Amino acid sequence: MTLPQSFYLREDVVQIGRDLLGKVLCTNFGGQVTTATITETEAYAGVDDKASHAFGNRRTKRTEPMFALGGIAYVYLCYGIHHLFNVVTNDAEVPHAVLIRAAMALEGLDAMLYRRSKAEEDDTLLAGPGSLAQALGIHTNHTGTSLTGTRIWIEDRKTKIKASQISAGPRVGVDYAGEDAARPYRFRLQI
DNA sequence: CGAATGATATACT
DNA sequence: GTATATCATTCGA
Repeated sequence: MTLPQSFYLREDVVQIGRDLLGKVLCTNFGGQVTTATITETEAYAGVDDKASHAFGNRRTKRTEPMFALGGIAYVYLCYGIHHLFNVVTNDAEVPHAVLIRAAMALEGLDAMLYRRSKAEEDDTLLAGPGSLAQALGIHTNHTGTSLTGTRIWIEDRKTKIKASQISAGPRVGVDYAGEDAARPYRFRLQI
């Protein structure tokens, strides 16, 4: 089943990040459906988090989707090359989000391989936020897309996750965020 | 290890 | 309006 909007409206963005592990991220663009099990996430706790674009209530045209009501996508082009896919959570005016960093391919493998210019599946297909978004066909013009609609959504397939399979750790690639970079907001699913 | 690459934020004229 | 620094990264040596 598709996760209801209420899933995204809970207050604890870190908990949502943890809950997203094992859920299935689905996209449907141009009739091509691709699905993948989420294996790595990072929480971005809004105004209190230097690593977030919305730190200090910095509100711009780009970050606007994060200030909207939870349950939509926030897609951002990083380093001019990579599309990063985030899930916006919490109430309106609260810029919390969860970055999806990695996943495991399920359906639509051919389309993912084509988008990534690969002949066969390998362990880099969905490794890293930029690669993941590219494989699923997510583009910056999908920012603001509802996650309860028909283009991008997340399903709960009742995959059982044991607590021992989840590991938390410091986030990566956000060294500029100073001490906030060390916060254990990164979650991985052990395979 | 280092270059690529472009939208965006910010500081100017 | 124009200029420039910066970036939640990846890929190829």
